[in-house]
Order: sequence, then C-alpha cells, then structure tokens
Amino acid sequence: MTVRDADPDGTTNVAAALVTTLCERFPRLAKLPPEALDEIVRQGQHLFLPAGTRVFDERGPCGAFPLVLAGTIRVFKQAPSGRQLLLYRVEPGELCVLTTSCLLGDTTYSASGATESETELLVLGAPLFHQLLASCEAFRTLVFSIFSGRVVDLMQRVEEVAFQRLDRRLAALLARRAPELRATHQDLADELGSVREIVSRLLKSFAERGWVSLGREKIQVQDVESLQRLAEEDL
Amino acid sequence: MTVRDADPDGTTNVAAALVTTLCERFPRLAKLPPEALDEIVRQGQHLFLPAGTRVFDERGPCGAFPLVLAGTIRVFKQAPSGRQLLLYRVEPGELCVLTTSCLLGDTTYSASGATESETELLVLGAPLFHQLLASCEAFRTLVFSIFSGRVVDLMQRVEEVAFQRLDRRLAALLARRAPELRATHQDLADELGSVREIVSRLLKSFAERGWVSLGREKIQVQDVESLQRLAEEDL
DNA sequence: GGGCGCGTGTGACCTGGGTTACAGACGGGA
DNA sequence: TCCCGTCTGTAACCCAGGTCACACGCGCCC
Repeated sequence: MTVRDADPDGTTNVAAALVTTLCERFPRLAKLPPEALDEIVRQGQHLFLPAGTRVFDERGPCGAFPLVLAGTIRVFKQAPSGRQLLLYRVEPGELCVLTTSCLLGDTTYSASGATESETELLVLGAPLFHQLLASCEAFRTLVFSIFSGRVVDLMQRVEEVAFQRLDRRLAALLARRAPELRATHQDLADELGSVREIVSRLLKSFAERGWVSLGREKIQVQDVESLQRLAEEDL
Repeated sequence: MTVRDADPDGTTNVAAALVTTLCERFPRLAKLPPEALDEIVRQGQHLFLPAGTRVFDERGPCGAFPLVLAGTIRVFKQAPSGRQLLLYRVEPGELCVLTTSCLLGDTTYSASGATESETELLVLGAPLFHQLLASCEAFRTLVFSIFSGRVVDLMQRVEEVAFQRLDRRLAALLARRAPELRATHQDLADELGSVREIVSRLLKSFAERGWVSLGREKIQVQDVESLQRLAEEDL
C-alpha cells in the first residue's frame, strides 16, 4: 500500500516536520502533549496514495485509522448494479467517521472508500487509536466534533435522496462547486446516486437555459443564482 | 412539557429508585461514580410524555439531553409536502445522537422528534451533559457507542432510500416486525418516506400472494421467509 | 494517420411510484 | 342508534428517471 516512502533517510528532523504539518492540518491536535505527538508520528505510517486508490471496501475489516494530511478520500455506497452514491468526503484535517465507528464498534466497513486525488495520510494502528481516545482530551474532542458534523450531514443526505428531485440536487452540486468543475458526467452521477445519461440530459437542459456551458470533463457555471434558486425553491 | 410529576413527595428513596432504573436501562452508567449518578438524578428532569408528543423540531434550538428510560422516540425528516421519513428510533437505554450532535456542535436540530408511545425520560441540562462528557469515562463510552452505531445505520438508510425499491423496503420492514404489527398504512409510509396509497397497493399485492393478512390497523405476517427473500434478493 | 478508448449526445421505451379523487368500512362517542 | 372521523381500497393519470442502444467526436498511442 505504501507508494512512496516519505522518510527515506529516517532522520528525526523529518519526524519533527511531520509533527508540524500534523498540527497545521489538525489544529486541535496541537494541544496534545508532545510525547503523544511523538508517539503518533513514530508509530503512524506516513503514506502517499495516488488518486483512485481503494482505501477500504464494504464488508472489509477495519484495522487502522487514517488522518488525512492532504488530498481527499471519498466514502461511498455501491449498489449491485454498479451505481454509486457519495456519502461524504474526508478532507485534510478530518478523519473518517466510518473508520472511527468500525473501530469503536469492532465491525466491518459498511461502505467503500477511495482517494479522489493524490492523498497524504498518517495511518495509526487500532491500539494507538484506542489509547489516544482513552488518554487524550484533545483527540477525543476532535473525534466528537467530526462525529457530530457527519451525523448532521448524513441526515441531510438521506433527506435529499428521499425527497429531492435530481435536477435540484444536481443544481445544488454545481452551485457548490462553481465557477468551474472538472469531472465527467459519470463522476457527477456517482456523487448523486444516479446514472450518466440522466446527468447528461439535465446538464443539457441547464446549458440550454444558459446556466452552464459544457466541455469535455469540464463544466463552467455561468449563472450560480439560477442554479441556487432551482436548488432551494420550496416545494 | 411535564405531564405528570414523577416525584410528588420528593423523597430521596424515590431518587434512589430512579438511580436503580437508570442503571438497569443504561448498564454502562452503573460504572459512574455514585456522586455523578446522584447529580444526574438530582439535576435531571424526570418526565412522562404521552404518545405523539413533539420532543423537538427541525431548525429548533437544542438545550437539553434526554435519556430514554421507557417508550421510544422517533426521529424523522419531514418534507414540505408533509411526507415523512424515519431516520431512527431512540429506544430505552439509548440516547439521541442528533441531540448529542447539536449540543456538541452548538447547532439547531436538523430533524424532528416525537414520542411513539408513552415515554419516560430523564432530561439533563446542557451544562451537566458537557460536564459528564468531560469527566466521566463511562458516559463518554456510552456516547461513543451510540454514535458509532447510528452512523452505520444512517449510512444503511441512505443506501436503502437511494437504491432499493419500495416493495423491498416494505417487505424488510414487515419481516422485521413479524409476526404482527399494529400500525396504519400511513404510519408505514411515514417510516419509509412514501405515501399511504402506495403502501396500501403494495400491501394488497403481498396479501394476494398470501404473505400477509390485513386488518384495520393490524397486519399479520404469514410468510416471513418470502418477505425476507424479496427484501434480500440481489439485484 | 488509423485505430481505439473514453466521454458525450440523444432518442425510444418502460415503469415505479406519486397524485387526485373518490367510495366504502369500521368504530367510538353523543 | 346514528353520525362523523379515521382507515382503507381502488381506479385513472402522470412523470421523473432508469434502461437500452446507438452514433459521434476528441485525444492519444502505435
């Protein structure tokens, strides 16, 4: 799984640099006692993964705990038909709730995860994770805050999928990523839990209204307001 | 909000009894130091709410933290059309993740909650909640375990709503509650995020196949296996 | 420059499930 | 007993969105 060894000469100043980036990305962890930070950096595996790497699979076991330093991980459900639906992204400075849940409840993964761009991780083993959770106030606070954020937006997602038409959800997505997004129609479908053809059809209708202009793997948003209005109109 | 004062004479042996029920319902809390339990019982409001009481509303503020001793609370999303979708139930011995999230993140509710049957609660104020979280290992463990369980099944729910046809979801629900369930078709629709007519239509088709028999506010499951097969057939 | 693979455009068709609009049935209270 | 509110059955209709089956175009590597 290691793609590039981040510390070829194993010097401690590299470790110190890692502590620095860690604290930059996770301001909350700056409050950890220095020994704990040392421990994290020393025991943790520092990895660089290329875009598209599978990090975990639904029904797979969970034994480690990643801190995302750079890049993003998308966590998604996959239907037998192959259709996908994005649950959430893990951005730098975050950690993966699902992994946390799995470690806490000692269960297998209930979704899949893959890197979306090149991703830099610091991976902690399960024992270290539990130890930090038991002994470090700052670490617990971090975990709690991630948990609470995710719960709220998972609920949001359930509601959207259940009650919102696809055009609205697509419009919201486009508005969120304005002014330009580089993605295939398939990528968007995978985010929304739909299929390519429908996304293409809707994009075309948006383009006809002058809201976006389309190119290969590129969408330029030209009228965020209209998209937002469609996304939010109450009904 | 108080419907019946549970401790009219305010004697301490009533408090002691409450500590006992509390520890029965929440085995994890039995490990709390006795002072903490005392504090909970003394500061907490002991309430009995009749079925159907609104406990909190979407977009409403959140200032208290309920421990469910008996009965259940259903937490659901409501669309502007009036359609509802059950997110999860809070059963005795549990606490409400959404409330926890709101208190931790200091946000407003992102869903609504109502009692489903007569419900006995012990409601803690926000300060006590934070204090317990900071100082009691056992309380934290409880919160973590509820969190991790809910995250997993919220994800499950997203997937079901996004990828599963209603007949399968209804079949799963019926199988889960076999051999008999007392509920109106509307209740089932509110659980699934659909409408009464469709539920009626599907139930009729199940009845024609001999899988269930229908009565007013009552459904008898006669063939759990078939329902389960429908719910689980991979496709 | 000739394939080949990937991303896109598009039409025909199908269907699950939501909407509307009733009518009949049951059951509890006056 | 009658009445009214709630629950249920059902038919007609509609539409969002999924499926299938292509064709086309761009870019890239032989």
